[in-house]
Amino acid sequence: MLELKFVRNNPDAVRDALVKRNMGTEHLDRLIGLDKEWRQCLVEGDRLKQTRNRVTQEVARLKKEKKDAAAQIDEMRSINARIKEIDDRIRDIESGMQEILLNIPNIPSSTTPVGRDENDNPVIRVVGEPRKFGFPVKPHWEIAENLDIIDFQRAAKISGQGFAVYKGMGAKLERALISFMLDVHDRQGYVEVFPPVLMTEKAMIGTGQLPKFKEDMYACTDGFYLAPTAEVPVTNLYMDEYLEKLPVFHTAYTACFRREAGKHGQDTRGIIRQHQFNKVELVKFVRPETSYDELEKLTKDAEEILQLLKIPYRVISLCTGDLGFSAAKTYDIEAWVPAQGKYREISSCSNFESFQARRANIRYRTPEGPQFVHTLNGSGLAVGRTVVAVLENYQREDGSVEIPEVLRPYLHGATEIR
RNA sequence: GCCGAGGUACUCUAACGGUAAGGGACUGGUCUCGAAAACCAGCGGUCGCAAGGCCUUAGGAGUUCAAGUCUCCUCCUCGGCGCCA
Repeated sequence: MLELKFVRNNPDAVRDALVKRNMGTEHLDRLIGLDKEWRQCLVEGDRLKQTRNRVTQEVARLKKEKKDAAAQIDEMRSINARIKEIDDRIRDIESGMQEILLNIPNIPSSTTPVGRDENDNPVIRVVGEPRKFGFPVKPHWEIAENLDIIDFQRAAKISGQGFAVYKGMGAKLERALISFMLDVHDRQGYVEVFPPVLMTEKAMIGTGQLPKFKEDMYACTDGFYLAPTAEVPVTNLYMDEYLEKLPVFHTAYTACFRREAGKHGQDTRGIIRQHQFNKVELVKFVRPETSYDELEKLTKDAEEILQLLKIPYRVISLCTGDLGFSAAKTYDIEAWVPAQGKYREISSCSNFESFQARRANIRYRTPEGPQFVHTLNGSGLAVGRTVVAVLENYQREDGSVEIPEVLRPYLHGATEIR
C-alpha cells in the first residue's frame, strides 16, 4: 500500500506508475477527490468538536458549582447531531479511500524496465548450457508415469484436476529437494522457520494477496485462507512489530495453495501448474538503503540451487507491464525445460520496498523516528518445478533418470531412478 | 468447548462517569578530558504554512452534555478444566 500522503503529494508519480503498468487511472482521480473532501469535512467536524469539548467543560464546572447547566446541555444536542452527520460522511470517505489505496499497486523501481507484457522482459544472464540429447526427449509427466513415481490418475480421484500423488522415488525426490534447499539456504545465513499455512484475512492483506486477488485464493470456513506462498506467514511473522536488529533473513518450506483461476488450458498436463505444490521460500527484512543490494544477493542465493543441481537457467527482469502488484522490482529465474525447448519460471525474486511493511506495519527505529522496513522474497525454489527440471534434464534414453550428485546424500546414495 | 483473569502508546504502570498521569527504555541538549550520574526537552495518530485544533485506552454498538471507567457483541492473550493427533 502506498501512503495517502505520498499519493496526495505525488499524484503524477502514481499516475505514471499506473500508466507504465497498463492500468487505468480513474480510481486515482477518485481518490484525490475524496481526499480533498475528507480534509474539508475534518476541518468542519473538528471545529464543532472543539465547541463540544469547551461546552462540556463548562457543564462540568457549573455542576461542580451546583449551578444550572440546562442551556448548555440543550445547545449540545443540536451540535451533536451535526457532528454525527459529518462523522458518518468521514467514515464513508475513509473506507472508500482505504479500498482504493489497497488496490493501487506499488510504484515500479526506476531500474525496472518499462514494457507492455512478458515479451518485453529483458534477459539479464544465461547460466549453463542446455544438454544435447541424442534421442527424443520425453516430457516429465511421461518419464514420471513410466517410472511410476507420480500418479495423476489417483490424484484426480481424491482431489480432482490439478493435483499429483508422488510415490516411491518420486516422493523421496520431492523430500530430498526440500531438505537440500533448506540446507543450502541455512548455510547462506537464512534462519529456517516452519509456519502454519492457514492464514487470517489480516495476514493476507498484509502481504497484498487480499483484497485484490481473492479469486486466486482458497478460502476456508472460519475465515481462514490457505497461504499461496510462504511469503504470507513468514513476512507477517513480524506484523505490528519493531525489528530491533536488521537485517532478518528467513527460509521456510511450506505447501502452497493456488486456485489458478482463469488459467484453464495452461500446463494442464504434468506438475508445472498445480493447485497444491511445495516451495522453499526466502524472505528478507532489511533497511531501505540496502534493499536493492539484498535483492541481487537473494536472487543469487536462489540461483545457487540450480547451479548445484547443474540445471541450465536464465534470469530475466520483469518489465513494468508484467510486474506483480506489490513488487517494485522482480527477477524471475527460469529453468531449462528440454521437452518444451524453453525456459520456464522456477523462482520469482522481488523487492517490495515498504509496500508490504506499510500494510503489515513492520518497522524499525531510527533517530528520526519509526521507519518501515523493506521486505523482499523469492522462491528458493518451487519444488515441483525443480522436479520437472531434474527429470527432464537428467533423463536417459532408456527412460531412467540420473540423480544429481548433490541430492544423492539425501537419497541414501542412490544414483538413478529406474 | 467450559470457567476464571486480563488487554492503556516501545515497555511497565495509574486515573470518584468530568476529558489519559507517571516511571523505565530510547533520542537530543546542558555538564565532563571522556563516560556515568544529575538536570532540561522530546518520545501515539492526524489536519494545518503557522497559530492551533481534533482524534487515540484490543475492535464495534449503546447509554450520557461528557465513557479507559457503565451496558451489550466480537477478537486476542494468560491460567485451569474438558476433548483431541
